[in-house]
Amino acid sequence: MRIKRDFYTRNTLIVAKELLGQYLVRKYKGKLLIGKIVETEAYIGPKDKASHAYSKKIQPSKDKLKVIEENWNRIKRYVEDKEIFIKRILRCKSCKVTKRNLAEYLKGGHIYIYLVYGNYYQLNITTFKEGYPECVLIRSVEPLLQMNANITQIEILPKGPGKLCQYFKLDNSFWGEDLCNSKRIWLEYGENIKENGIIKAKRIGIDYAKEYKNKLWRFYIKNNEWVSRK
DNA sequence: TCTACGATTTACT
DNA sequence: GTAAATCGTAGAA
Repeated sequence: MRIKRDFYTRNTLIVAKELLGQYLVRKYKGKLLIGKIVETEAYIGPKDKASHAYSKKIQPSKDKLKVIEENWNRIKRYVEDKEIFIKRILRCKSCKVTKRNLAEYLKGGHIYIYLVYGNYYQLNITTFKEGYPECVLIRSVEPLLQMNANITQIEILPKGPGKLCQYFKLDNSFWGEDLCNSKRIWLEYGENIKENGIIKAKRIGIDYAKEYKNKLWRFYIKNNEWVSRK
């Protein structure tokens, strides 16, 4: 059964933890690719110095409005209440809004995807309410065997956030996509992972994030071979 | 407009 | 352990 909106619109750390064990489903060329989520990271902007919504400088309200208006057509179908959306963003003085990170502000259950290092996309799922830039990075899934799956076609395995996007054929066209309504990607309720089967760890690749680099906001399933780094 | 760099991966010492 | 690949975006000029 497809995961519903209220799963995503909760506290980001809780969602990051409870995403473990859920099934990521991608419809591609008539076939279903399915993976069990085994590793996640929470990004809680703007206080989080690792978040794309964090900025040392305070962005003027008129600059924020400009970014929102310039990109409104890309997100309008996903925004419930434009007034509240804008009001919350403007109220948050330390939030940064850019063309890239605007999707982070969508309410829980949307995709925030972007390119890093010129090669690799990073799949994030937004969390909490509309107008708050919080999300969960999906770092690894355990591929589930499918009937009709052409094994020889599967060369790249979804271990690590960049390879995961290659495995599921994800790119910028998924930016903003609603997991609660999409016909080509969604999540289904999978396995319930017990608290003592979850490892909390430091996030990967964010050494620039000062004191936030030490937050234990990475979660993974204990003893799972698909986790990217132990 | 121009420059620097990154929520990674891979190859190599 | 270190370094290179690679390019769209953010921030500076």
